[in-house]
Amino acid sequence: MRQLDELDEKVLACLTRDARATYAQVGDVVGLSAPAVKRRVDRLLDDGVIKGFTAVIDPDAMQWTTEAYVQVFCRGNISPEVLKEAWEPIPEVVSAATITGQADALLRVRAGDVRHLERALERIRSAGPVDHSESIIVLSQLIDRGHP
Amino acid sequence: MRQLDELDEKVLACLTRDARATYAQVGDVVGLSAPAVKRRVDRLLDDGVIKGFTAVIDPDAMQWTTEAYVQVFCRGNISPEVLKEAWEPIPEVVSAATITGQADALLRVRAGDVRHLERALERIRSAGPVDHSESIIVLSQLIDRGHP
DNA sequence: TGTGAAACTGCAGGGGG
DNA sequence: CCCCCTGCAGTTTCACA
Repeated sequence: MRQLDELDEKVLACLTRDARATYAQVGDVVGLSAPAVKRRVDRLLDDGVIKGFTAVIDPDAMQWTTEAYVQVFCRGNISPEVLKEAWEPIPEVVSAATITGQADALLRVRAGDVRHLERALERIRSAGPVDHSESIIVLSQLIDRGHP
Repeated sequence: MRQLDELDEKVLACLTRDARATYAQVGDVVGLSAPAVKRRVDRLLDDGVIKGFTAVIDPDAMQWTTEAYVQVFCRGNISPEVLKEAWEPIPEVVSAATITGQADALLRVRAGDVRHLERALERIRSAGPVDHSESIIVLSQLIDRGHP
């Protein structure tokens, strides 16, 4: 993987702050011309440094107000790839990671209500070799940054 | 807060998938003209449904490869606002939420290495009325969506 | 729908390996 | 000596009233 220079960092900072900024605006900040910025962005995209651009949605507006962290305990030794394949198609799964400790994985799940959450949990359990799971309901979301 | 119709949902889905899509591209998918899409996006922006647009960066490229979930146990009864104020200034804190269960809050922390993580944990503990904390290290990040 | 501005491609110049 | 990166001008497309 290529190493990022200082200009790349600045470009990333600009696009993280506003992904819909024009190349000219970015170039104005970092001190480059618009085509030069586009070249770098394209290269960052090709190299996979930038995985994409997305809109930050207010969860309350989507009325996906019920959120939970789910500790998953699996049967046997499972590869991370299998779990990723199993849970990737489930839209309620916001994030998933294998972890240290007693549980095998920790999932963050967002749903419309408790009933919706229950159905999502059922899908999560049936999608992979899950033994059992423990859910922790989120009371209030304090901080939620994309990737600072 | 206004209720979103089906077209709004589609527009949000498009922009979530690619925040740099042109209005014409979005309109092509949802079956609207470009100006119509712009009007909806502007309204969604004004209503706070869309909080902004951001680039999704590969964490490995940023070399923030060490990640942990931290359960925080506090002294006494603490308001969510106090915790938010305490941890908001710490850049290593990606997300924070108050939760059900024995712990009071669950934080997601990203750092450059274990030493960096240790310093971040020290900041987290000293920033608020924290009794003690339990860290769960992430082995591999499987899924990480912004807000689907 | 029209005007202005933005994005995208080819070409020439310059600095570093 | 070669290659990569930058800046400039062409056309085409898009944004905004």
